[in-house]
Amino acid sequence: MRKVAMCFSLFQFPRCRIQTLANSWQEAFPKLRGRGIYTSTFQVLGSNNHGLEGGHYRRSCKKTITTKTEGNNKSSQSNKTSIKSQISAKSTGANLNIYNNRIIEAERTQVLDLRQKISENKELAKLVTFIVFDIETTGVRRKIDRIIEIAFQDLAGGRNSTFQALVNPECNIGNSEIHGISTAMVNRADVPRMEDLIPLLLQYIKSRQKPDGFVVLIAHNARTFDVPFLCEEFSRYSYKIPQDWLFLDTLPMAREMMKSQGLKEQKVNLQALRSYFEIPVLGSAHRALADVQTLALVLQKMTFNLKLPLPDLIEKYSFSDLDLVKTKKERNSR
DNA sequence: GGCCCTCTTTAGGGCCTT
Repeated sequence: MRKVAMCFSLFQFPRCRIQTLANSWQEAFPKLRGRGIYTSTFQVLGSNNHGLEGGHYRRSCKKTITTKTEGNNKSSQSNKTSIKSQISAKSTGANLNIYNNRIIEAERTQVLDLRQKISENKELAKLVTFIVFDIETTGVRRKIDRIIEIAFQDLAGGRNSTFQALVNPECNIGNSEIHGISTAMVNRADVPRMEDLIPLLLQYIKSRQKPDGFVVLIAHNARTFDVPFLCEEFSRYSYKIPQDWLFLDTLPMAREMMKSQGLKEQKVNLQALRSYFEIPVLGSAHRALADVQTLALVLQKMTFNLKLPLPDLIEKYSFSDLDLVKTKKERNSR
């Protein structure tokens, strides 16, 4: 019997739903079932009310130039409907671009509104789920290289607050010396591919989310590495980053903290920060879950040093995937 | 690749992620 090289766990759900989710997972991934991947140590401790809905997030822009609104934001939906009505059915390539740009702008405005609302109403920060994450990859070129390991940790803690999985990149790994993950470890039928994993990842994050709340995903160098990599993988398999996700980069936080303490020359990579805060080594460096656990502790120290309450943290350092798109466009137009 | 800093902005080097 093959074992899935993945640990996926959810919590806070009645045991009666356990079997339901396990069954749904098997139904959702017939390819995996055919390859014997769903069996054995795959650990599902519960479910929630959302079910396995990876397909719910699939973006169909390529075929229908429409996007799906997440949650119950009626204003965003009406914005898009309004925009849609302005576009002729005889759309040319040019106005298709205009349409897509307007969709992106409408979604981006919604994200800005979200951050502004939190800034104005500090109580909304209570609805945030903070999740630290990290990826290991076959290299640093997001268009070419692939994710081979991913880990998440909900900072609220509690039972089963982590998600960790190896990913089958379906290619050879040339940088095993960095993270210790070899081709033989992941390039095998019983390790899920990113395409298989995204629905589980979405389900895990949804399970940690508060009702009507949103998520802030935190990583070190998130803006230029982890988030673009994640977005690239989502896009590769026609998935959309949910609109109730924000991202937070701890790298500029670390630079600002060091600067404020007169240590401008101090290195701010994760291992240097671990040493600076005298955090003990947690597992193997450059393995996703170990780095996540380290960053969680570093973040705690940094927010204390910077005297940053959560709403200010979000307002100052968070961004959305759409911000990255706009930044790139602005840069290209210069 | 993007951000930050400086010997700067008409640029270049170093850092950060794997």
